[in-house]
Amino acid sequence: MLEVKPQPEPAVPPETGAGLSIAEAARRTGVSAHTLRYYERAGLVINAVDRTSGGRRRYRQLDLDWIVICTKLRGTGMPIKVIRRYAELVSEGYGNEQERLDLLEAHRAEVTAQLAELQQNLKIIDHKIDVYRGRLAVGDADQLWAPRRPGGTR
Amino acid sequence: MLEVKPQPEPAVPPETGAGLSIAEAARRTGVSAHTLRYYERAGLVINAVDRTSGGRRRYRQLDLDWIVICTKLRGTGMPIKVIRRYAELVSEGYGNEQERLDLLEAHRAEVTAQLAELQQNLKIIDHKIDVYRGRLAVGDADQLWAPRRPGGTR
DNA sequence: CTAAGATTTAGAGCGTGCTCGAAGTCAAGC
DNA sequence: GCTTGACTTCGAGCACGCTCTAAATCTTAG
Repeated sequence: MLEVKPQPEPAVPPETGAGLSIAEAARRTGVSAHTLRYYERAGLVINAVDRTSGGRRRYRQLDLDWIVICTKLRGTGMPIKVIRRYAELVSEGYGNEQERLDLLEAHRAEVTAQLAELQQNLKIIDHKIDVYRGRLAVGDADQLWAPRRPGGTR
Repeated sequence: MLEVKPQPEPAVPPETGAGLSIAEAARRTGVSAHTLRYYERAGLVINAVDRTSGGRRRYRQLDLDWIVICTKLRGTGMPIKVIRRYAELVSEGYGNEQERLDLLEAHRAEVTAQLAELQQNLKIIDHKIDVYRGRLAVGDADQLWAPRRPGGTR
């Protein structure tokens, strides 16, 4: 992920002006204009963004909010297809709340698993870092216990 | 990640037998045989795995250990290329500990950032889950505050 | 010795998620 | 009206990390 920070701005007043250009929406959501269009094509954006008479997109605050939600889901590893499914559920309206909840809870479980794994792996990396720090501090006195091939601690 | 759990087994005694077949190594590391070969080709495995006279790979415990380290690095998002760089440093032997440490610390920073982001996004997901739970419990009384288009809470 | 199954190589193929490009359209300032 | 630059569509291209294939070779059980 390229981590372009969304630029916080005063919220777009509902029904004021005609909404934001795609460039502005990109700036505010941290998602490139290319990707905004891609998300739309991919079916992540259910409630069609308004258009000017000439066909240019005009984003409202609700559109931005939804896109930001999508980035959070993506940022936790939810695949595009699943986000699309969620978007479909949302756009279908009332009556499928249970299914939306199931979807989110399933995802939540994956995220917590991901977190746990990440934390565990981090521990191992930290341990390796400690080893290198110690070795550098001590001046390389502990190379002996990896006798097989050159290289020392792996 | 397909999360195939590595199968813990008594460590391969050093220099006993001739080492493990690739299938067995795959089972123990949780990495497919295909991927084990790919990792080798990609330069992640520096100390060449032993071969039988006929050319089959024979894995020793140290080989397995290294591969498992690679999976931990992968599991925290380190790209193949960076792991290869690390592997090169390790195989070069003594004298570049500082560089190895730098590499690991840079990665550590990325992992902690990743963790923080993941935790924050998880909070948002949890909040959404709470909303749906509440709504389901209450029987959909709170649809009103999303007046724009059908769909209610997004 | 033979048959069956595991392993080898190098290269091709694939799924995902963007990212870019081309050719045309629109909008705003002058 | 003209120019400039942002925006449009939609298909192609790309980076990554596997994953699979084919044809040959090795190993092992019987």
